[in-house]
Amino acid sequence: MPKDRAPTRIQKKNRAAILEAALNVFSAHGFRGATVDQIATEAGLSKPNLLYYFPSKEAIHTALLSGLLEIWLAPLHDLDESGDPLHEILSYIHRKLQMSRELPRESRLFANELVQGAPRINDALSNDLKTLVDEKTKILTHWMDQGKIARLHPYHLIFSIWALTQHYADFDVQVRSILGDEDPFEGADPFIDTLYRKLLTP
Amino acid sequence: MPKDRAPTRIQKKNRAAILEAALNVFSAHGFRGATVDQIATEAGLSKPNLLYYFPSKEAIHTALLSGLLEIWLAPLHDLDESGDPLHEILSYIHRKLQMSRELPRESRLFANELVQGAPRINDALSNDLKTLVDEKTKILTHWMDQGKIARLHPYHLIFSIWALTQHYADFDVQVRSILGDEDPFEGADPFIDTLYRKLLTP
DNA sequence: CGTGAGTTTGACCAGATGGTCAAATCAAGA
DNA sequence: TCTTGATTTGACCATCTGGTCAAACTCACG
Repeated sequence: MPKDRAPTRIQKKNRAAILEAALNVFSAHGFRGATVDQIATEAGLSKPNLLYYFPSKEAIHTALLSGLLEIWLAPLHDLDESGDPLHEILSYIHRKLQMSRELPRESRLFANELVQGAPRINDALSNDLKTLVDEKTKILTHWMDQGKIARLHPYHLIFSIWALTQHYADFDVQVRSILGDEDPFEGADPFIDTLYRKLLTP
Repeated sequence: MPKDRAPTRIQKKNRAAILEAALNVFSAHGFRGATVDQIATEAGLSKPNLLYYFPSKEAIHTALLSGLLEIWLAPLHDLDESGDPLHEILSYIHRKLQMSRELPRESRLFANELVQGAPRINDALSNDLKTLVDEKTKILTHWMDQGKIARLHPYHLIFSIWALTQHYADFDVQVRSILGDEDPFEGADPFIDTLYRKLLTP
């Protein structure tokens, strides 16, 4: 394992390569389905060399998840109480859908974890995520109280946004096997936009 | 492997026990994460004994999936052109949500497959599923043409139903870590009902 | 009963996999 | 250039895992 000093040029490069490769492999095969050898090969390293940078398979996975959780939650973080309610929510939805389009591996990485009961990120869910969601549902409820948007169960409103947007990344195979050549997001964007405009109009 | 005659009492019992155990294990850990030993133990059999009934791990998985696909698609199958459009669609949605509640393992079994690119059921997707969906979207489009329901992209309408209902089974941990003690389906049912009533009203 | 088919299992195997280690190689500053 | 720490690797290990097999056991039926 590299010493605890400032990372060298080589360390930076290799750590980044490992995390990039790990994202590919973990998102495609899940934790158990991924092999250290596969990650090492994809990162252009030998297995022992990879294990020189991370002490274990688990450590790579943890580093990857915790590094990405922030990115993943950023759009919700940005939901602004002082903005226009409908615009704020639609912006959030739009960003989430864009993330499904541009970061499908990240979406599937989390999906893999969650479907299997999130054995390695339960803490983050119950703490960071719950706190953030509680904070933002308060804003939503406030908007509903003011009659700015339709009254709905705020938690389920958020779940619906997650479900509808991430579906296109997580179940990409299914979506594409039905749509054929049509770009899923071409139709998804206006559909979801219409849906939430109708739903949120008081 | 048992002979090709009519199954004995013991064969029936053990085959059923194996499939039940396999559903538990595969849905919780994915194909790669499941072990034959674990399935055997959960079914109350030794590993060689299990492999006396199914020739391989893969065979168990295949048997399970193909057996459940029919059940899984039944609600969509029942969508009836001659019924009242809004009622037919809402019934479908309600049944799907109920399946998430009562058959979460089945939902996660498919979710695990799909998230990882459906390496073992790609055929079924491109054939059976696509055919069924094409058939039913035709009905939806017809209803839209008649002005009975709002005009929407029919494929994305179906995707949205899948996403919203299966979310509660597939990402159960996440939903519960946010809702706490509250029963997810208690709030989900009216929320989704409201959503589609608003969305589908022309 | 007795017998043959159906069922079960302990012992075993080969390959995969996560991880270790000492030795070899490389890179950068004195 | 030389030295020292950083980096890389081949060889190796223990464990897990899917699967096999021959022998033992059980059951249903004549």
